[in-house]
Amino acid sequence: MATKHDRIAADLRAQIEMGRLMPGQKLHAEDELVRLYGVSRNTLRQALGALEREGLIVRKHGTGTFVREIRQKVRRTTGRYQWEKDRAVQPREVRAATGATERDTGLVMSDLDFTVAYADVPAPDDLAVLFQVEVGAPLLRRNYTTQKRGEWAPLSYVVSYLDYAVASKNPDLLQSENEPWPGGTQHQLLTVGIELDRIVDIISARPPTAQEVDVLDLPAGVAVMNMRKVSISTSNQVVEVSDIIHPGDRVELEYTTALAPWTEAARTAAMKEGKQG
Amino acid sequence: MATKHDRIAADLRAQIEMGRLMPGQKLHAEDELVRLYGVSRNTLRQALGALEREGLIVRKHGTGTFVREIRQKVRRTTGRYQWEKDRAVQPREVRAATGATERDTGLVMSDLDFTVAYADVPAPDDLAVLFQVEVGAPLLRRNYTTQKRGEWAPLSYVVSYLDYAVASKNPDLLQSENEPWPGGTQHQLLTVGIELDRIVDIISARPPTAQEVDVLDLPAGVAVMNMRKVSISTSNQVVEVSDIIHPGDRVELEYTTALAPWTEAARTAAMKEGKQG
DNA sequence: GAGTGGTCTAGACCACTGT
DNA sequence: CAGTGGTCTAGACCACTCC
Repeated sequence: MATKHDRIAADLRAQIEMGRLMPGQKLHAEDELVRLYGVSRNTLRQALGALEREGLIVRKHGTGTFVREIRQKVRRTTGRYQWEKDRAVQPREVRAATGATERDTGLVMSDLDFTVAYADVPAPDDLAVLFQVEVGAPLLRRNYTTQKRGEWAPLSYVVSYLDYAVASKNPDLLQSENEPWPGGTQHQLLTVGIELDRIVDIISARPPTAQEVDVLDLPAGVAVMNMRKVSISTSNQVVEVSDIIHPGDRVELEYTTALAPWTEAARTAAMKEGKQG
Repeated sequence: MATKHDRIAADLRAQIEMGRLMPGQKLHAEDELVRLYGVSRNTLRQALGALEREGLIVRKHGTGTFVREIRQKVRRTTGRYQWEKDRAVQPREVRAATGATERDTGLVMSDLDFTVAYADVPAPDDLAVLFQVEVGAPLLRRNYTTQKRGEWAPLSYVVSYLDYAVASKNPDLLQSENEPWPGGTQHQLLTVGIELDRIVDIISARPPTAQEVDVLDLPAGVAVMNMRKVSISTSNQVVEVSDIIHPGDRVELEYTTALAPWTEAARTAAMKEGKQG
């Protein structure tokens, strides 16, 4: 713990946390820091690497090293899904007015850039099981990114899958030109007669892949939350699966679990048992 | 992308993924790999560092470098909270039979080691707001770790806070010797007349702090999920706040959101609008 | 072209682990 | 003690950005 690179990292970390180095501010060049700390370049770079993985600094090749700026934060709440379902049966002008990302971020639509790409892909094992189709059966894959205008990094990266056989009942759903679709996926599903009963989110965290670092412009070593969202229809069929990558440092997920009340009888019986565990 | 360390990392990564190198197996010593790949030690170590941060290998000082073994996986589901609430009003022998961790992992109690530490702490700003007490008012802080017997690393690290004024209504709640308490926190709250109405989880991901790396024995660069769990009583008071650290690579969180049905009127009106977005 | 971070070398010594 | 990974040096050249 008393290695040179640890002490250099601790020194710079302290300067950032105490506001001596402000967000966006450029650090001295590496050669200069080498001179200031009296260490070799490798040792200095070991310290900077640690700070970069902690998300405190950003290094830009050919430009310099900067204290990292806080980016747009997003809170994604449970209520989002019911809100989307309610919106799907609203008149077109209401649906067109605002999307779910705006709801989460508080930004308006003109602040947001939206990109989409559609493709037909054969179902891999895990998705074939969920959709109850054969492995290799066609799925409609849709890649989405949403980002704040002027910010380089998307707020999230989404890959959504629909059963091609289901989606093709409405040919409009096969055309990426129709995006962003007013009312979103739940309205798209409504046009082929599907209503959602529930949505299951499965979440884990991991270091990003090289591709995700690229697309989401993640500082090296920052974590991502990996969400698989499975939408299930009122006839108990999986109708959409989305894999969503959230940058871990700028997204918070909020889930509220309502609990059924105790019966009065159970409660009083339990209380009578006494105060000890 | 065609740097030497990238190619070395890609080569070793492929060997691990193809099973040519098995979990637990020792890699060649660094000096040997330096000879095999014909690069300098720094370059080789840059490649190994990348693999370590991806969670593929573990390096042990003085011993060697090993392909990482898969550890016990945990899935924590929404149903857990209702299950805990139901269990809290069961007779003592039922409550004592099994804990929530066993439910998540499928392990039995004798497989698990449990440690706990209690302390009185003054409320910091954020907790004072939640509990609606003054900053500095006493809280009962409880630190928990649960780990699989024989495994070094805990499955999770939990810090739970109760309002001291509330908890002290039952002096048994102030003694860590009474842990593990049959029926858990929800039964503890029942003994002071509190029933939970709902639980709110807020989740984000980040690189672990140095302390968390130590306590959870995290491989370098693996992410943690940071969960703040807020329990709210039927009288709409925050009665418990827990900060839970989950190793991102071995824990999955599952949340199911049930959606209210559309009214038949809303549904048919929306369908009439046509198939276009 | 000047300035910056990214890669790489060839060597040295230290700290930890197990026999 | 031998074998291993951790730290560190002094220097070189390359790749990218911006003026």
